[in-house]
Amino acid sequence: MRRLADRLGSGVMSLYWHVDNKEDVFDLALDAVLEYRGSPQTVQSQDWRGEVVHMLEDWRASMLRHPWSASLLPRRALGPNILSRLELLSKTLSRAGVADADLNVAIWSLWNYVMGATITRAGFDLSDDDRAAAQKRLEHLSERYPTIERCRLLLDDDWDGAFRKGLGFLLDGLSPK
Amino acid sequence: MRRLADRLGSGVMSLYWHVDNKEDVFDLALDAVLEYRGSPQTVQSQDWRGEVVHMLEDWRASMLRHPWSASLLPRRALGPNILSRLELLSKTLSRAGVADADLNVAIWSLWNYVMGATITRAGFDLSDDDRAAAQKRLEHLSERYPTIERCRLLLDDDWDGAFRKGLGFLLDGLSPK
DNA sequence: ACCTGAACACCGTTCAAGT
DNA sequence: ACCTGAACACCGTTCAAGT
Repeated sequence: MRRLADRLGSGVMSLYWHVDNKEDVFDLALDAVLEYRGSPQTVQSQDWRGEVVHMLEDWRASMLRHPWSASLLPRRALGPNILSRLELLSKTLSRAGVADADLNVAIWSLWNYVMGATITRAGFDLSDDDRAAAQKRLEHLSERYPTIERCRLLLDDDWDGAFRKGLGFLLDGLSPK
Repeated sequence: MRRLADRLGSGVMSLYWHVDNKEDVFDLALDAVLEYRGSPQTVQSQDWRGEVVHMLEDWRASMLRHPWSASLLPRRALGPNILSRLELLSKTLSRAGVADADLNVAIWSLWNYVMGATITRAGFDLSDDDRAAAQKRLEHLSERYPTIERCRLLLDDDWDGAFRKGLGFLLDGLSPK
């Protein structure tokens, strides 16, 4: 709060006229990051899968543009921008043929996937030093975690590719039969 | 730190002999929650899917037993217990026939799903008051978010069922063809 | 309607010192 | 090897007051 007031060139307590408390600021900041500037009323495309992938990649990218936003996720803030994104996602899936009975599960699954991926990616944005340290620690542990070591799980840094590929698998599972 | 020292009946600064700083305490606490007491060297079961589901449900349940632990997730802490769980998961998937080239993506996908679900579930542990407020706000917004409203996305509280069902879909997608 | 400074209760951590 | 209190720099927020 004090830092924020400084940045705005106002007194600290002036903030409290516009905002309830620190939590409130966080909620507003998180939702602000998630404003969606996608094609709003896109033509009735046949490619629902492509649309979903695009929406969710944008979701993740928006948050990674402000890595602090990932640390704000463990709160139940459902601002208007988050709700809009959920609504758009619901509508797309529904139009794609997902039954209403499966819709909630589908939405939450995709949400979980995106949130987990974003938090993980933001947390593992290692400096080179950290990376070197991780590498060393891993070598030392290769006999205890052989499978992880063999696949170089912790050294694989194609985050974007992994996100896209995993999302593809999830959509495979969710696709209406 | 001050609170923790009080609880332990020691001086505040005594903690700093055993621990570097507050972050260190958080890392240790998170990993402590994740100690795995599963069947360690289970018989070579044929049911790899059941094994994975069991492991991941236990992962989520362990964290939900201490809801504060979910808020510690946005950090890159890979303690020995987390690594053990990842190793066990890798081994199971590998034995199930997932190719090495797909293994990392599979692991991270499941990780993302579990982490997202846990954080979300912990954050939405609403009191009845909150729930009532959410309901009211939602009614008010039903014309702006019709699809969400229709499926009662925010009122559905079968979290455990949704977790299991969504995990099933993800595993469908990940299953080796 | 909007802003403010003083004050309060609370942090994590450094340091220099104890046993 | 292990513990300690005093002190520092920093928080978020209440309150009573200003314009």
